[in-house]
Amino acid sequence: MHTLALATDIADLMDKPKKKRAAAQLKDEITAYKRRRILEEASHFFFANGYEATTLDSVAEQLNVTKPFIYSYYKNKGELLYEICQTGIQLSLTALEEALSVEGTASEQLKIVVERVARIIIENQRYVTVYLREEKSLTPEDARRIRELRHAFDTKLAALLEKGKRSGEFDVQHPSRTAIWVSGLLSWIALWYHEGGRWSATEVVMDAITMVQKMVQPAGASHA
Amino acid sequence: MHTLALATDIADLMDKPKKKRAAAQLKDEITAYKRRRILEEASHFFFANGYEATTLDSVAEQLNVTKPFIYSYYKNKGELLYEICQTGIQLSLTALEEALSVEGTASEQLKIVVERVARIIIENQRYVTVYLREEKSLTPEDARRIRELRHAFDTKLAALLEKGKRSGEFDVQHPSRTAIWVSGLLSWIALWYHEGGRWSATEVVMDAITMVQKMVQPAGASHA
DNA sequence: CACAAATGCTACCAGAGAGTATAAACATAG
DNA sequence: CTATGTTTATACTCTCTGGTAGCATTTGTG
Repeated sequence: MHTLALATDIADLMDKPKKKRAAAQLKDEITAYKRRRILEEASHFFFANGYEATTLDSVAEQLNVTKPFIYSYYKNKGELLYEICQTGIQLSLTALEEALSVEGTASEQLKIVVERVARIIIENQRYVTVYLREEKSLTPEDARRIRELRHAFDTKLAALLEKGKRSGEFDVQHPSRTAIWVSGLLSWIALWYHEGGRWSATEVVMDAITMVQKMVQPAGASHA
Repeated sequence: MHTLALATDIADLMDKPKKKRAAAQLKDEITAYKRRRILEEASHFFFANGYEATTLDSVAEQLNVTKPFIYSYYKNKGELLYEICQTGIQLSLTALEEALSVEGTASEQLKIVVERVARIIIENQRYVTVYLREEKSLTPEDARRIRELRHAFDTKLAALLEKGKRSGEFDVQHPSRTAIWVSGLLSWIALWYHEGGRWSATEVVMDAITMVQKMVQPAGASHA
């Protein structure tokens, strides 16, 4: 299917001259770029009109190419959807993991987590929204893989809440359930935020931080 | 279009014998029932597979009727979607208004609001979820009407938060923005709750109450 | 029972869009 | 400049489904 990727493998196996391998690598990069561009435009349409209502002809037209062009980079429409959903949740998960790697108290970490994840969600709203809306259109296998990523997100968040609970910083009676409310609040941003709308991205991010802090705040505490 | 409804009007105008009017009324009720049943089954499919992916043939089959049967009660597929979305938001709005009519302090009212709306959302999950996911599939005119209902919901909720702010019960720096977070938290229930899942409806409702109370709680307060 | 009105179904159409076979255009190498 | 492989477009097919025209059936009425 992916002739270019195959060519690279063969070049590696045969230990061809460096020039050829370099050329193959460049081609791979170009292929990757084309795939990204297709995905980007597709995500615009999926976001605006929904997955089923979007035609690949319209995506192709937007890119000034034709439908068979898309089919030479993705095996079918469903693969496009999967990659978009995957991007949406993976970006959030990566942002969470990076934020968690910053040393600090549970409160400090939580603040960084919410700030970074909220920013990522706003910046990648199309991908996140499509993921939240179109899960039902994924194949069962794809849906399962996406759910695993989502579960990893909720689990890591729950661990942070658990940590804050043990240290006495947070008042949460059930960390894994609270984690779902927090991740829901973050997801909600994608469904509700509108660029150029009544409130700026920064206001929304700051609000999210405040809301989450209050949700886990022990009774009788004031927050910095 | 709606011959039965028309018949009623004519009967009224002509002041026909009571028997006839009663018969016409019964027919209207039957028509209304059929419409409800169609809507109910359609909402199952829209919820499970999405609006675009659902065929009216499959809805008809589920009801043991045929597609033209559906078309004699709804003028097209879009009207079905509109009624489902409308039901989803209208039920929530009505629940909110009824809860607000209960006398009490802002805190007491807010608790009742969250409890009742959360229950309604869980009970009518299909309608609410379809509304949240398929807004983009509505005609512009239908979408506008739905947005108005949503806006009414957020506005009334904001008014309650404003009241609690003035009385000193709530610590919210921007009531109308906070209202959106609260209504988002409630909406999230529809997208996330799963009947027979890990947590019961009652647990979810109680959690929602706790979360909202914390979100508006003044620093230094403990809740009953 | 006969007639009329309401109700539902059979059978169809037209359009759309996912996916593809095949050929043209282009680049690369010798 | 020719040969070879790669990339993209043209031009389809085939299925599916929203919507409808017209026929059949049931129901109520005198």
